[in-house]
Amino acid sequence: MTTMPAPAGAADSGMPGRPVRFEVLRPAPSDGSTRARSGRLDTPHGSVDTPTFMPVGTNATVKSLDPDDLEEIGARIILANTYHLYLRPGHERIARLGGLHRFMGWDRPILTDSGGFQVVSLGDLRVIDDEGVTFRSHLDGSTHRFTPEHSIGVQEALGPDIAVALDQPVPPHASTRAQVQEATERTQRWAERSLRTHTRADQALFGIIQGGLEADLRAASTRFTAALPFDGLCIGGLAGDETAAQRGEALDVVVALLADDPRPRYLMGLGSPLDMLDAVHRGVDLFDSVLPARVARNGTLWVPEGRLNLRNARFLDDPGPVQEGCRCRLCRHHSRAYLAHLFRADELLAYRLATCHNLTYCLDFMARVRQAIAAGTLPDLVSETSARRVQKHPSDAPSSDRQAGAEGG
RNA sequence: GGGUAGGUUGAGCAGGUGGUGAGCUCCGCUGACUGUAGAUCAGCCGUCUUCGACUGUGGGGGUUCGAUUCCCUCCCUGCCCA
Repeated sequence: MTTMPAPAGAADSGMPGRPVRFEVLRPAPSDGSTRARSGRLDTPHGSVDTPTFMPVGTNATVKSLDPDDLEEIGARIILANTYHLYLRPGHERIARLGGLHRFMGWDRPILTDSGGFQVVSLGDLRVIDDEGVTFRSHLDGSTHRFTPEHSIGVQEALGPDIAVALDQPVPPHASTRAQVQEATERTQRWAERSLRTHTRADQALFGIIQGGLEADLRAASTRFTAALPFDGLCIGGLAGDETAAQRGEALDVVVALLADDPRPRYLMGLGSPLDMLDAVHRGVDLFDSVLPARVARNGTLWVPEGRLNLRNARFLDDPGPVQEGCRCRLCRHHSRAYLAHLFRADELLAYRLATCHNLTYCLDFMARVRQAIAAGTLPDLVSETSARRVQKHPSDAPSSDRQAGAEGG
């Protein structure tokens, strides 16, 4: 809450001269009822209230939306991808064209992912060693080399407010402990190299904590990364195929060690509202995910009661809005029947309207989370929504920690 | 009226010139998706008692051990001629 006076004990990342400052406006309460906190991230392109969610615009666009749409849904910071923009249109071209903000027409904060996630997502198209990663381009098969230094160089050319050090994520259930350890330690060495390389004064640099689901490796990675002069700390390697319980344990290991650390904590890749609520409760400040936008394009709309698949026949005659009372342009102007028609007709407007709705849902949900933190009622919100989830999906209870759903907004 | 090409599961097709037609693409139905190789992908899509079985190649009849195929007849559609 930007209008709130900072209570006693408010912390500031406080590194003078740093381009991005994070101020904790409402620290986690000392009674231990929650580790949730709220704050404000100040960047060269404006400030962001936290906790918040960053829509993902991999190719310098949040798919199907333009900057006016983003402004309308309430996005305050978005994510773009170093690897994709390096391949196309090229970071040097973007630099010549005035940098990423001007290039895409977005004046607010931008964070770029380092390309580390592509180490995982591009699977068999890559070879990794201590020096860096060799990728085969998913566009034309050409070979490219990404080192920590190169990733920093590309991000300095792109010019986001926040750059991220190259890392090696590990998918927990596809990796042995030895593989997790190797990737985690490599990520740590790369973190140091990234910091040594980074020079751009108007750009922050975040480092990434790995460690998979191994508590000791997670802890070691947290200690190591937190000891480095990063402007913020990312928590990587989660939001994958782990259960909510496993993710919660890993988060608790990390946040316990960061309890007195004034820097923002960013859980990479998480985007389901209930997942985010749980993570906020455990002390996370920032999130990003393709999930709300992707599922929207595929016909799934999030509403407080759960999720609606607008491709289902039952919506063809439904004159009501997707969500009663929702402020998004879809719900203000159009019926479920209309959106169902647009999806069936493969009309482009379907993707835009559905994406507007799900991102509005996410961002409004996070605004509500911030209000609950300010009011000291976040633990109530957590128990209320988790109770409702179990009640609504009794048969799913054993696996409900995997089924994120969208209830609770 | 004559000629000709056809009639295959909602649509469009493939195949099949005497030896077990449920194969494809749409459409349709359902599900999945978490630092975007994703406006994508997966399953289903004749009936039933669904790990199997049955029915089904315009209708009827004939020949045959056996017919989608050969014969007769009727119906329907496109095109050409009158």
